[in-house]
Amino acid sequence: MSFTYDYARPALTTDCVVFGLDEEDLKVLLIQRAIKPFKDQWALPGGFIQVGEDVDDCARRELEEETGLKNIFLEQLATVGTPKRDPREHVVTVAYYALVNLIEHPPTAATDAKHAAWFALDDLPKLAFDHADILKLAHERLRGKVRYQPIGFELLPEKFTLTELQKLYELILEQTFDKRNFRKKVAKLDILEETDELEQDVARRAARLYRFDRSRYRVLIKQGINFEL
Amino acid sequence: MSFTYDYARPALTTDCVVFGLDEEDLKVLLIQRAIKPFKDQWALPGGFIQVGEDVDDCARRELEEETGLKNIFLEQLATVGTPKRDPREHVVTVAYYALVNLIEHPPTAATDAKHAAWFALDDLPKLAFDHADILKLAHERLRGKVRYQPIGFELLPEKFTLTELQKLYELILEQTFDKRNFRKKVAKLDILEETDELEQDVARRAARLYRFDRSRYRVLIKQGINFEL
DNA sequence: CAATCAAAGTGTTAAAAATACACATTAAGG
DNA sequence: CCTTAATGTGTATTTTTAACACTTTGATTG
Repeated sequence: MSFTYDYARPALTTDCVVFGLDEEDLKVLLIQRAIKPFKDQWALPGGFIQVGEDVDDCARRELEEETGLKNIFLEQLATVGTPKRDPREHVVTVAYYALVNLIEHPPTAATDAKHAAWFALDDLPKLAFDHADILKLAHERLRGKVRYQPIGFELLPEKFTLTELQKLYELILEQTFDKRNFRKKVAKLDILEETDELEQDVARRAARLYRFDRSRYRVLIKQGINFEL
Repeated sequence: MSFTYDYARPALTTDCVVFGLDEEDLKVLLIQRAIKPFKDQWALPGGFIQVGEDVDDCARRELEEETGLKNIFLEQLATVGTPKRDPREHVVTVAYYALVNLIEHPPTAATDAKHAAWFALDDLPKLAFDHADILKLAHERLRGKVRYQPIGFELLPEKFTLTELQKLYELILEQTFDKRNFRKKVAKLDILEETDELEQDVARRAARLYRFDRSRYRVLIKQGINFEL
């Protein structure tokens, strides 16, 4: 079966930069390509958009097919359509970025049909196509956005300590914060709910666990109060 | 002549939300559609991407073809690919927004082959397709971005008064500023060059004209100083 | 079970930035 | 020369940000 049009059309794909966080690093989920071009090279998960499929849905579908991840934070990044970016033909890709917490999505769980693995941002393999550019763009977007939208919580488990939260910001923004000032700021935002639970299995004083209060955040946004860290 | 592919492909277009500013309003440039669907309705300028053409280039080309505008500030906004947004078939559009100064691009100059006209944002006609949604998205992006990137200057002529600059921010952000505080802030940014010229033909004390110093801005950005108004 | 270790948790002071606020000056027009 | 309309300018107060160090807690070890 084939499809015929009056005018030539570029092919359309989605690609997704999935960020995850572990103790030391910000990481990206890559898959090893099973087919040409760039066979066996590492690449962003993604694939062709189907006719009748919403672009966002395509990104989610491809992500699940290739990495097993679903129901995660996903946001459009940019559309790249440089004619020569794919050696086969003109392929326009809609790039997304996603945030997951590595604890609930460990490296092994993702290694499904295709070979998938997490890489630290400062230790990346050579990437297929222009995926290195897209990844860089995604990293810049993450850095920019994390300051004024509470997307960082997507990288943490549901309950987390304030120290974990601080480390997250320090990793993404590549700067350190004063512990007391950081906590004061976070407290003033008034979007964290203090649980009555403590960290488990740590060989020192256990820290209190907090939870991001989504509904509280929505209320504050409606009131015109804007999140900024 | 026709083109055949193994898999069905959505069509790909670009659309552009062009903002302009006059004394009282923020305005948008629309064109009246000459063909079906939505014949005679107002719509965003835009059109189909050609194979081998960069997506950004397509937006610029269509904009010039339909409105005569060229060499203007243009930035990608988002890609919209809801299957039913075009009644003919699945059309994915890459939306852009552009900023021009209305003084140098008056309403009449744009009325080329197709019918084009500027509309105040609070007095829009019914728009074709989902263009009203795209326009709203562009307006939000403009509001968000104008605070921390000096894109507002794109809406002004090369030389402008501080009062004009203040009015611009007040119109876009829909709030008022104190004249003295506004000027203090602008002065501290240190990205305006004071010219030795004054406003012409005003029936009152003429205000001094300023110019946005692009190279100075680039230097400051490189030094990590970030613009914020 | 006392000592050690590692990180949790907590306030104050000084500096900088944001805000509130009003009047004299200038130039054109009648 | 008087009126009009908008330009241009400074200070005091409040709020926000930044700098800075020690006690508490609880598990581990000898």
